Amino acid sequence: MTALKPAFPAPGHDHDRCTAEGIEHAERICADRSQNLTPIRRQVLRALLSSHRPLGAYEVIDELARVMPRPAPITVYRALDFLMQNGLVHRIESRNAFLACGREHDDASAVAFLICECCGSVGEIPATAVAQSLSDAARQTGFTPKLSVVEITGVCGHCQST
Amino acid sequence: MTALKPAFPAPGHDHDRCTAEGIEHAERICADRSQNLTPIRRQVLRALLSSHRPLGAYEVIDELARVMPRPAPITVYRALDFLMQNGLVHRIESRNAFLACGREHDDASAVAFLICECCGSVGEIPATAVAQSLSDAARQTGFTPKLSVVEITGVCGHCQST
DNA sequence: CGGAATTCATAAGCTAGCTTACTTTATTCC
DNA sequence: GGAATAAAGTAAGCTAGCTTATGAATTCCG
Repeated sequence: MTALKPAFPAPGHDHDRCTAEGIEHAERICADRSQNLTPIRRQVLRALLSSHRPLGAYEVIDELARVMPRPAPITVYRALDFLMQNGLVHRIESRNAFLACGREHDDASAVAFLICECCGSVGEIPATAVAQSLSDAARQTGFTPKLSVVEITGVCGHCQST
Repeated sequence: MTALKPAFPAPGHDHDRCTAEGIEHAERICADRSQNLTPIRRQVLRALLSSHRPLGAYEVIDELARVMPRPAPITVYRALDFLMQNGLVHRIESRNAFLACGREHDDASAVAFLICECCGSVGEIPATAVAQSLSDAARQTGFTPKLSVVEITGVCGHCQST
């Protein structure tokens, strides 16, 4: 097996640890921006982090329901909005779902999502160059790009070797 | 104004004509494949062609309702499936909507969609090179890509000059 | 203290995307 | 003619994504 770039979480990795790190990271970001990472927002983020795959809003609700009184949809949507605004969560358009953001890339850089149709997990790869060339091509048609959605479905390395 | 690549339909173009061409094209494709372009399928395609923007399934139903007894959802979903299978219609994932396929590109080539958030129209640009480089990057992580979704929202040339 | 802003709870509802299940109607082809 | 296939009609329903509206709790801050 060749060395793989670590876009995907290894199957046996320490889940709790990386969840905890995600939360810590969020704390820092919010502190920096003097934003309020409230318990609910933290719970929603935790649910996304510990699943390591995109969750629909109702899946998030189901997760939260396991550790607290079942929240109303509006509650998690508000939390998700907050998390997205602060770059802690991505929306996966092709799934109407939400994914805790990998922390390897900085805010501005474009990302492409690799969605494994086998295990459902999602990797992120930097797509800055690609986004640039797409953006250039788009501009040549007179189009001014704002938001790019680059989502690739396929089969991840872990599932292939199984 | 600089010359623009014709990714978007010009605002004042002959709508009926390009719709008719789209239908003709579909007839040919279906004939070649000995597929059956039935009246309903044709109507659905016509609705998409003449709107020049992605329509949700229910919008298609509304369109059809203007020229025939209102079809049930299942009816248009069946027609849409057929049209997609024959490469006549794209699905815009980020919108849960459907778009009559531009006929400039061949089947295999990848396409990026430019979605104007102002007028709602959609342009297509070839994204073969981009898709290739994305695909390569993905493979380096051990991921085997199958289907790429590249959808860019922004503002089209026509809306900008207004 | 008192007003403003933030955050969340509660309740209710809408819509649209999509499906299941079953029947009816051509059409084809032997 | 009669079986087999393809296409469409009919009916019903589910779910999940997302919103509107309103009021309570908390905190901030002057």
